[in-house]
Amino acid sequence: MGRQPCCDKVGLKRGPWTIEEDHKLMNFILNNGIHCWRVVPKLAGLLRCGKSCRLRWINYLRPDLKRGAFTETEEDQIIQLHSCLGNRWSKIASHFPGRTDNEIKNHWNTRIKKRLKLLGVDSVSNKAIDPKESMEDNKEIVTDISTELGQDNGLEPKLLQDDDNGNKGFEELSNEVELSAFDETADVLENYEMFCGSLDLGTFMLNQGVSNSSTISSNNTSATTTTTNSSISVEESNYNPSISIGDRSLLQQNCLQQWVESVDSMLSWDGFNNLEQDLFFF
DNA sequence: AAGAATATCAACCGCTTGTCC
DNA sequence: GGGACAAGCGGTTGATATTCT
Repeated sequence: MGRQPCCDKVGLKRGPWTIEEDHKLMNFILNNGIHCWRVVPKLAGLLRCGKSCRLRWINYLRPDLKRGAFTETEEDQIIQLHSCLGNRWSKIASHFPGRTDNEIKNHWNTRIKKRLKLLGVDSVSNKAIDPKESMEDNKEIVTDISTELGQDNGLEPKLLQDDDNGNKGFEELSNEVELSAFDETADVLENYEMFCGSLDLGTFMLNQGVSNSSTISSNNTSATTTTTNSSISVEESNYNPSISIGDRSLLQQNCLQQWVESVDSMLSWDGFNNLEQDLFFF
């Protein structure tokens, strides 16, 4: 006898979540917490599998989610972390409170990969792409950029090679690249160099933690709500590493409550009631 | 204006890991 | 130790939005 599927898929709904489903899941979790995802949909009255509910909560409904575009700093941090951790998105995401692994993974695959390719760095191996091949691929892009900037500085990508210690580092090409015109590019290269070369990982991780906590603690009381498409989120989280687990839990509960109240005040839940009535009517 | 191509991202799938008995 | 199960994770898909021709 094989392992039972995580859920009985017969009669279960799939695809995009409706606002009504979101509301049901939110209400259930806020009232009951999460003990076992398998029973959540049943108890919440949802025709979804537990896995789907979990994903929806983690990636979309969680009150501490930070929405919006990634900043350049965040992107650079992702690149640095990826060069060290590889595709361990959840580990990477743990350095960005309010960001989900899915979000970071998507951002990596859609934006950062291209950015690295432009720099002549293979996003899989973190090594330099064959310069010829790379230049072939990027010729047009680079030409475009040069044209845009009104200069032709013979841009060539720096190479990334392993050093004697097995660390990855950049090897400068004989033609030193003038990157000053490409501030963003230069930043990334610098970060890569620092991270792949002689970086003390322990210190780096520590710094990440410190910078994260200092950034976030300043937003502890934030109850700002934003809406993007059908999403509703509270900007920044209550996460602060210096707070004890018990206190944090209390804070989270308070935040959650504030969030629900603010969401309730922003959205007309009567709309859902009407929706339910309409559905019942049909 | 319309269709094609491309980009984005939510959601799913299947495998791995951790925990309990 | 090992089987069963839930949760977590990363790769992939597909629907939708946006841009290009």
